[in-house]
Amino acid sequence: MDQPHRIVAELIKIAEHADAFRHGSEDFYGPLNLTEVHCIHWIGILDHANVTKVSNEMGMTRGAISKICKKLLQKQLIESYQEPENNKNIYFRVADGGKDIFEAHKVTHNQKFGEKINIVKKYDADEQAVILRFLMDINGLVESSLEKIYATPSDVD
Amino acid sequence: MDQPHRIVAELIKIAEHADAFRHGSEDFYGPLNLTEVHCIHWIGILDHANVTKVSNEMGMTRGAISKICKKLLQKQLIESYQEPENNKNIYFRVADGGKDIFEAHKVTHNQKFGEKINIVKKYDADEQAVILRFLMDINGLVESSLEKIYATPSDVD
DNA sequence: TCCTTTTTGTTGACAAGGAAACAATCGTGC
DNA sequence: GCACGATTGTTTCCTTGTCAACAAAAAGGA
Repeated sequence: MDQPHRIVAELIKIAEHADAFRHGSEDFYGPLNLTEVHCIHWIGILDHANVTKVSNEMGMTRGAISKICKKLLQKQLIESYQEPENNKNIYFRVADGGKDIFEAHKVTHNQKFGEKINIVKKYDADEQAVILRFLMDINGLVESSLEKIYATPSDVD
Repeated sequence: MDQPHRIVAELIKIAEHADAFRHGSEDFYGPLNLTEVHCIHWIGILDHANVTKVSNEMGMTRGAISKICKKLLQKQLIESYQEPENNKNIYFRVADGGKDIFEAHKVTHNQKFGEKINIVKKYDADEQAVILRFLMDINGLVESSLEKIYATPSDVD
């Protein structure tokens, strides 16, 4: 296998293990799964987090997030509140019972992020420039694929 | 955002769109979804394909593949056969009704693969070497995460 | 041979998440 | 003010896939 093929093979390998790459072995919080932990994460990060905002951040439907938040509310890991000027929107914040999870997740998340940064820093500036250019090229390809998926039939030739 | 952070951001972006990266906008075969098409793919590729082999290739459980093959059999896109010396194992091959799908998928798959190779070939040998080394570093990190996941006792309740 | 362990494929119960329909509320235009 | 489209959150139905239990056959081992 020549170098270009090996590179593509490595890329495919990363994509195959995308979940592991994004989240590593982070997160074993007893009965909570990864999605629920990330939901807590975004509720803790966002100002005035609501179902719609969290669903956008997590790339999931409002229906899915609504169900998850319902569970987290029942477990008292988050709590909801409203503002007097708006009687429709429902906001969430991390409740006392969920603070430990939020903090623990933040620690492991930052640690995982640091590991990735450390790998990158082993390369000098010129090498990093090559890597960055390459990754942007690859993402360009991915984005053009996404456009095709979301394009209306009339746009496709 | 400095260069290392931009690189990690691009990597995360690839991981977020891992499905699009792996399969692009390939595959709109009417009532068949991507998984079913890939199942046909592997049944066509593998010699004496059976539920176990296909499940290994696709990283899914035997139960899932068994159900998919059941559907594909009903639609007469694949057909099953056995060998006289073994009365337990059930093998599959692509049936006439599935040959078009298999071939069409092969074409788009090869095209997608070619696009990736072409991106890589825009870089000279030295640059490719840097890229390959970097990707292998990243995959090393991913693999160590996987080991941790599978080494963790899941006796949490 | 006979008995045990492994492998293979199937099934049912279950959970996660999407799609779409829905009600309630908001906000803008008039 | 009022009407109407847009947003928001929820729920129901459906699909997908995992897990665990299972039966049948195979593969070894004494």
